[in-house]
Parts: sequence; structure tokens; C-alpha cells
Amino acid sequence: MTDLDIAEVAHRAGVPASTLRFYEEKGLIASTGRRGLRRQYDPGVLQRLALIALGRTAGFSLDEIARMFAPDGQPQIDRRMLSAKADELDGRIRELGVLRDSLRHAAACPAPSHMECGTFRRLIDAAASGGVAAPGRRLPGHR
Amino acid sequence: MTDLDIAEVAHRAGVPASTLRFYEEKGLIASTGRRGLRRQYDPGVLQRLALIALGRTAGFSLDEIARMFAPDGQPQIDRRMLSAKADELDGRIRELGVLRDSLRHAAACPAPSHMECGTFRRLIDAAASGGVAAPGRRLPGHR
DNA sequence: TCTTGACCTCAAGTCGACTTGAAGTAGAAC
DNA sequence: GTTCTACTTCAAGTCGACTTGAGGTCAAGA
Repeated sequence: MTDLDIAEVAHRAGVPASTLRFYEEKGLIASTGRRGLRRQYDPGVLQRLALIALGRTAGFSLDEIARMFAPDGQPQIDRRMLSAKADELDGRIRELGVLRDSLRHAAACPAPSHMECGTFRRLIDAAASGGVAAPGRRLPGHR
Repeated sequence: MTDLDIAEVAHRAGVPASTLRFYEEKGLIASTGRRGLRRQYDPGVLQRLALIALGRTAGFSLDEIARMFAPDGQPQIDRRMLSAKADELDGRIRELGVLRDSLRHAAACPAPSHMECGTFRRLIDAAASGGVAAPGRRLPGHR
């Protein structure tokens, strides 16, 4: 009875209804039933959507996230997987920190062109020699 | 004379030749000529590729990066753009830090299921209320 | 001279996460 | 009872950054 309409869920979770349908199709969420055609959801779906969003920002794919939910719907997350992700994040945070500092330097650098700035060149050289991760898999960011 | 063959560049830069062709098509790099069919490159292309990789890990798109190169090939990077990216990175680093700590906690948490752990639930609630960025644009990560 | 193999071009395919469009339906307001 | 509107399904499209495949070419080694 306290079930939420898809529009309500979409609004509260801040995602379009199409995303909810898509997630349902992928088995990430489930609707409790229909009122007419319309999907109804248990309010708990909001927590679940938050968990999904969280997983996404941690760099998990939707498929990985789906695998984290046990058949009963309770999250059943492999602790080693979490540790591994935490370590990954650590490395990534360090990289981004270096990069941020370099960008700030380059932005403030008095050299007429960036290539004339030693710091900038050193950064590039470090990047060239693998000091900064080469682009590959993506992690979610901001809108 | 000291020009590099595409295979050499690919090997040294750690990217497949197809990527070099793709970048050339996009105007990100240029070959100095051909030996037979094969593209030859000035060794400076390696620095440029490093710069491209760097930009990618900072979250710039290839199109944005292309716009950073002046017609003469010298990088001409808008300092305000760099500052803005640095700020963006800052926020992102903070988010990832929170996330990492939460993951570590969840991994070590003695609660039988993650949903029974207060810290985990608080994290999810924070995520649900916008405390953690919703997935959107992606940033490069690791292979 | 012939073969080999790495390069070439161009078009099309891939991947993940959604979004969009067309055509249909049901509950609610008038 | 009719209309309105927000939902429904299903297929197809989008986006970015490449990769892959088919069919072709050319320099170098045997």
C-alpha cells in the first residue's frame, strides 16, 4: 500500500524512469507489481538504487553490481572484492592528486608556453614513462 | 632521418598502431611522411602522445585535447581550463576518498550482512541524498 | 624473382549504460 | 463517455574511443 509509483521513485532517486526500467530488465531492481500498467516499487528500492549508484561511483559495472545481490535481494558483497576496490581507489586517488597538482602548477606557471615550463615537461615525461596511468577502463565522474 | 616508424612509436608509446592512425585522423598527431606506405613520425610525437594520455587521465575528451594544440602544434592550453579541471579533480578525489574509506570499513565490518552495518547504511543514505556523486561522465582509469 | 609480413584504407563493429521513438493502453479528470 | 497524459513495450539509436575485418600494397629477405 505504501508502494511508490515509478514516477515517484524516479523523482526521489533522481534518475529517469527509463533508467528504472532498464535496471529492472537487467535484474538490478524489481517492481512489486503494477497499478494498471504502471510499475509500483517498495520504498526499499531507493536504498537499493543508492547502493547501485554507490557501486557505480566505486567503478563497478552494472553486471558486477548485479552479481553482488544474492537471490533473496539482500546485498551479499564479497569483502575481498571491496578491499581490492579500495586499493584500486587508493592508487587512483594518488594519481589524480599528482595530476591535480601538476595542472594547478601549469595553470599558475609564468612560462609563456607550457612546453617551456620544466615542471610541465617533467610531468609529461613522467606520464610518457608510465608514471601516470594510461587511459583504459573508465570510472564514473560528475555530470 | 631520425624519424620513427609507426611500429616503433606504437611500441614506445604503448599504444596500438590503430590508435595512432585514429589519432592522426582526429588531428591529434601528424606523421612526417611515409616510407613506402608506412607512416613515419618525428620523435616529438612521443611527447605529444604523453600529453594526450595525460589529458585523458585528467578527464579531457579527445576533442578537448585537440583544441589545446595551436595550429603550429605547440600546446596552447587555457590556464583557466586547467584550474577548472584541477578543481574538478579535487572534488573527485574527495569523493573517492570517502568511498574508499567506506569500502574498507565494509570489508572489515563484522556485521553478518552489510545492510546490518550502521556505517554502511549511513554511507548508502549519504549516497542516496547526494553525498556521493551520481554516475555520469567517466574518467579514465587503469587497464 | 618471389614470398612474406607488416603496413595501408575504409567501412563497420564493439562496449557500457542508457536514451529515444513509435505505437499502444489504462486510470483519472472533465 | 471521451479525452488527456503518463505510463507501457520493443527495437533501435547514441556517445566516445577505439578495434576489427576485408582486401590491397610494398620493402626486404631468401
